[in-house]
Amino acid sequence: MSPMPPAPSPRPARKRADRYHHGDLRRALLAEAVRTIQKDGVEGVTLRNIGARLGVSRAALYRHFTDKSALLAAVAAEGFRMLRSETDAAFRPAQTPEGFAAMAVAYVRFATEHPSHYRVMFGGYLDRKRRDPELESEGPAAFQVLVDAIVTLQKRGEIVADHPLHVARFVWATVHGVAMLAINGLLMCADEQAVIAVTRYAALRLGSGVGAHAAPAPARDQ
Amino acid sequence: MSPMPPAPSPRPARKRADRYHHGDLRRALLAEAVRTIQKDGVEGVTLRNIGARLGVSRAALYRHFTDKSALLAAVAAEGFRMLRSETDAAFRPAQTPEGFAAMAVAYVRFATEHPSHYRVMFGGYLDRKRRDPELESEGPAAFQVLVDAIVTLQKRGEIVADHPLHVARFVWATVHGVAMLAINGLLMCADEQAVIAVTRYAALRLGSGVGAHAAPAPARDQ
DNA sequence: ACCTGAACACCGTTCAAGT
DNA sequence: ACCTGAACACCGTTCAAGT
Repeated sequence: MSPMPPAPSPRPARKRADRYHHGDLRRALLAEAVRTIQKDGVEGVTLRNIGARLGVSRAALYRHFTDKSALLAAVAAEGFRMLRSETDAAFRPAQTPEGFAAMAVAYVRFATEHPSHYRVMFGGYLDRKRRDPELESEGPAAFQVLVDAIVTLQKRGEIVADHPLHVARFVWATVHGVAMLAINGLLMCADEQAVIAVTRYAALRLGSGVGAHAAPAPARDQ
Repeated sequence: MSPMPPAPSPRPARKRADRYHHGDLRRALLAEAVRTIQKDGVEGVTLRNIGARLGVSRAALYRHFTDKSALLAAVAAEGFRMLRSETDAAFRPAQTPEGFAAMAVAYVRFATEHPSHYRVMFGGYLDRKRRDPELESEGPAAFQVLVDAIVTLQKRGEIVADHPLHVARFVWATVHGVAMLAINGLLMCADEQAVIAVTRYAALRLGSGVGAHAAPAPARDQ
């Protein structure tokens, strides 16, 4: 039930106190990467830095990840799992327009509470050509939560009957825009509470934009 | 009238064929930086790369910019001037809700046609602490075009009477979200024409979201 | 099976020196 | 006034070698 599945190969914890530094260096590298981004930004993540902080050499990472960008991809994949879990938890109980607004708030809240993850997920640090399989399934899965919510509300006649994918892209763009501007400090908001206020206003206007009373899009805009 | 003001110190072109490589190395560095981002991304911009392409040493930049990030800040400032010019040109003629939609399309079109500039402007490459004066005036100036358009439409009763700054942040977040997702290839759009279609749908839904018929926000969401 | 240490080809920045 | 060349402290990655 936890959004974080166990490590792919759950080696048993090391049985005797050998000289190797970690029982699960892979997990430690991942956690240290997130910590470092929080402190120094993504550019602060260097193999030397995180290696030193964990007491291993700068080359130790290559036993657990193919390279540095695979480490970042793992951070992003973890982020997509968390994001999916939190947006789903916000909408699932009520499955109403109010739940939809709650999902929007949950989305932005995830970004502001986990800016390190969000920046790696959407900051352009990932090679889209790399085709990391974990990332290619987790990203669309997170988006699917939004599409599903829209389809559910459409069935109940509580949202405009445009193509669900179009509605989803529009709503996603808005919450993504608020999230990105917020964590880059461009929203001129004093604190996270102010960001939530902006998000709730955005959710309100999304509601009047895609609510059931809105006129369906003409064919050319479908 | 051009969005690009002349170089700060318009030295006359070099009079005799001396051994120094450029009459206006500053401008050449800026143009080469943009070209390089287009080809290899921001991480492809290295002083060695662009120096070599211009036939100067890697340290030559320091005669014209305080450091590398000042070069990127200049790219961003140029981008904000172009963005302001193009969004203003889209709204100013009609000053109607249709003109507002045209401004949204112009915004996204700028991002997709100048992804190098847009990425530097909003990709998190700029030190916000650096307080580049050119950037600190050009950025807000571009945002002001949006606020002004909203105030104009509110005066004519063609847009909801919420606080203009709140409406502006909401609209900005949406077009910024579309722009960012588009240039990062996350919108699953085949070509730029498809991106424009997504943008026109978003503009339509922004219209039904903030149109004059929309109920004003309750006080707590102001 | 997991990690190290040295080597390699990069990077931004500084600075004395050149013209 | 403008630029170079060498030096410095970094960076990711590879690979033979260690245990």
